[in-house]
Amino acid sequence: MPSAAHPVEPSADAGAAPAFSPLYQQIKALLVRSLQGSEWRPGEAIPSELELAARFKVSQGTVRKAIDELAAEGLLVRRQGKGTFVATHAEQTVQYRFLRLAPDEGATAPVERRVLDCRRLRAPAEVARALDLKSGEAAVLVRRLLSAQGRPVVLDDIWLPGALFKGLTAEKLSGWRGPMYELFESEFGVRMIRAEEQIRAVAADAATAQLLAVEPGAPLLSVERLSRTYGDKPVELRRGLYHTAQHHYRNELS
Amino acid sequence: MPSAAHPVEPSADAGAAPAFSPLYQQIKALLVRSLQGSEWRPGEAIPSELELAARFKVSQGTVRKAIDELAAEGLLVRRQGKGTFVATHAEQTVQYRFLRLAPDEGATAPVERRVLDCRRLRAPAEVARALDLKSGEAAVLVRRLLSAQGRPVVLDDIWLPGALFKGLTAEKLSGWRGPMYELFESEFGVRMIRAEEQIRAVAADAATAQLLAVEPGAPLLSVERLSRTYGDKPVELRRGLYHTAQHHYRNELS
DNA sequence: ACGCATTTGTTCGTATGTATT
DNA sequence: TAATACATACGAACAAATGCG
Repeated sequence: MPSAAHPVEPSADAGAAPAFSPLYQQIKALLVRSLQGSEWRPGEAIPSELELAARFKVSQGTVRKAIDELAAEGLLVRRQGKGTFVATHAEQTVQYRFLRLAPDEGATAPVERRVLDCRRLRAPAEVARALDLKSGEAAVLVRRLLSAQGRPVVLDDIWLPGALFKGLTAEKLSGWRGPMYELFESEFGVRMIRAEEQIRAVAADAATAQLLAVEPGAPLLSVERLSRTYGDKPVELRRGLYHTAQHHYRNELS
Repeated sequence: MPSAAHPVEPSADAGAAPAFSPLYQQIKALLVRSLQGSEWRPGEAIPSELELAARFKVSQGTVRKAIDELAAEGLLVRRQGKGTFVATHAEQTVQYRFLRLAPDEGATAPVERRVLDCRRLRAPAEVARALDLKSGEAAVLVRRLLSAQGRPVVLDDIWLPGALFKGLTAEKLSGWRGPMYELFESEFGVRMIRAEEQIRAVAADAATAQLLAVEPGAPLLSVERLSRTYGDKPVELRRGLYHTAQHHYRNELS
């Protein structure tokens, strides 16, 4: 068995990865493919390392390294003794994976959600550009309000590609218990795996002020999020306005 | 050679790690110790994997895993063919490791810095609490202004433990080219390795407004940072006020 | 300009430990 | 208790990048 450390020949199962990348990177790309193609769904276990090693004809260690990176990127979750699972926005234990807002004091109380609006319309230019839509293509706009202890804290405007979210209605959103991204996973097969945020301080306009129960002109945190799914494809543009009197956005640097 | 996977006996070089942790975790703790004790300084190379393996009497792979984690945490930097180096706030090439502010358009132009104040005084209660100081202990307060394209953007109030920063003066700060954290490393042996930030939107008070050249009451981003060194010891409390009209705070979620 | 030694990076194989069911 | 799956640890070999003579 001499050809251990050579790149695999682009023969049978040639993947999307450039042929001259390390084996484990190629395996990683193949795994992402299977995730993308819903071979394994969020929350499910993927095959064991040994099974995958057999399937791809590589050693367990190589599969391990591929999985290690996917786990580090948050696509997979390892659980000793149980298996390796596809990451999901469900459970995710403590809280919403992407929500970085925390109360200044006390534990993160559960938030109440109210859907203010949910409509289909043509994507404005800026939204179309961000979501890689053709100009004039359909988009869904969701507007919602998050409250903690009865006080409004977050006003979200959420833009989604219309083609991916056929049948998304205010009723469906309101009826859903649990994170919205969980609904997107289970109902529309869209999985948010990564996002970039741009944060600014802005002054509340009159309409916003009323919704968030603050004075017009009050400082608000503006959080613009572009969420991506597999292959870095953008699938959500979100603009949140956070009232940060009793809450803050937390971040860790390293 | 039967005793491969057993925890090392707490004999010769017993470390800080609990005796029942994986070998590579123990090695990791020993490496952190050496970093903490300045056996290797920022920017320097640590011994090669084989040397370390010999020193600790473990396999290269075990050292590798320890180094892998330290690299993932940002304490070390690996460079193929050259060695593994102690992370530093110097070079760090592109930009300041911890500064997340980016211009809305264009590349990150270099910022001009102006030190407004640098004085020693007793730490206020809140600062003392955050920095683990006894109440009334000495602290250094630095106030500075960052500008981009001639326009002020960031006003920083920086609190440091007086005991660690003896001899820090406005002159020393002003004379320094390069990141402030680089000065802290080289001059005071204090290395910031991790930080937590709490972000809010606030209204500019009169004094701040003048310094940042905005209207009083204008919305500003308030960024409170607690920086830590080895062993999670807090060594800096910083409060920055960012003018986010032409800039934003960027963040990545995953 | 070439080649060699060094150092990290990749890959395999094997055995054993530990958590879960 | 046994089987399964991930976690740890060892050893060995070759690849790729770097720096030096």
